[in-house]
Amino acid sequence: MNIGAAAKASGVSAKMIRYYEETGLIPPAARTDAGYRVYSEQDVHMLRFIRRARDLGFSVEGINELLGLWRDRSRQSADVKRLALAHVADLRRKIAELEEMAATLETLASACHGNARPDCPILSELEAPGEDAKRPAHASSARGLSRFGAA
Amino acid sequence: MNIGAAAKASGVSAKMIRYYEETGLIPPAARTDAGYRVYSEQDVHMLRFIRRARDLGFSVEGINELLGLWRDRSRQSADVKRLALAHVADLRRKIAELEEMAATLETLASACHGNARPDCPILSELEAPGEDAKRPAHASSARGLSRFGAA
DNA sequence: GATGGGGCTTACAATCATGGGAAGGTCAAG
DNA sequence: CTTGACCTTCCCATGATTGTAAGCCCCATC
Repeated sequence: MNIGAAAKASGVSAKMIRYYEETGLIPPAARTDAGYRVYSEQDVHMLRFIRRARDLGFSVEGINELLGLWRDRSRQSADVKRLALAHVADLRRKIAELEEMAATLETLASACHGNARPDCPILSELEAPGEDAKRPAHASSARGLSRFGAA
Repeated sequence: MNIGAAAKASGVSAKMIRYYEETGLIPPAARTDAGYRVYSEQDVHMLRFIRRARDLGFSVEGINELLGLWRDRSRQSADVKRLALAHVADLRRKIAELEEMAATLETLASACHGNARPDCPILSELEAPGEDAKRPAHASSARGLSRFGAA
């Protein structure tokens, strides 16, 4: 099977299959005399595994660990579970951050008239966090907000 | 005020301030004879605005729109509100995707014994989605999963 | 006035996962 | 043998951010 067929069968793009090979996530594929990569059903199986893990939000690094356990016949299910639950915790942390953003914005938006006039508590809050929109506002204290890569 | 001081005062790194300038998010700063960028309190104000919007998860593109409205004295609060709520919708969509991942993984993990034996429904599911862990499993039908950049 | 340390400048690379495209070789059908 | 679909490698771009490196500037201290 060529890379295109493997891609279609696994749901992983040919581009990404080459990338995974290059970065060592998967072993180098066998080649034809012409240099074409050749994939077996087993390989497609592995690619589907990867695809599914990606769908569950695992990073390539995390998938690497999962693949290691997958291939390890003497693995302990406790290790798999630990990996999975650590990822769940990551997801929940990210969710909480996004949720906090959404809630903050929603609160601000609900206080915004949303009409033709320019005054808007959303902009006021962005200007001077925590201050009341009514007062002039000339904040300056240094803050230390959480920060995170904006998902 | 030099870029370092502006960075400290606004919470935006000097690196990012230059980047924002380069990409046109903020206008080019004034310069000293030696070429040092100079910032006013007004500039710091704007940088803080940007920082705060980033904290709320707005992309640079979204911040650009917010800044436009912020500077526009004749803006309509309805436009600001629309922008904010659209972003909230984005956040909620992302949250729902992450939540689904977390829930799926949690369900799988709860079915995993987490002991010293190798059998684990998490790996089974990654191998052959939807199939029961007990049966051999030799899936092959092409599926069309949702896919998204893994947040 | 020289020197040193810290801040500033630009430019370039790396990150992470992915897509896009060019230039060129290969394969199978007609 | 030609055509078109496929494959190869290599490079570029994304988005936001950080890191590094070479070189200049400013100020304080000796």
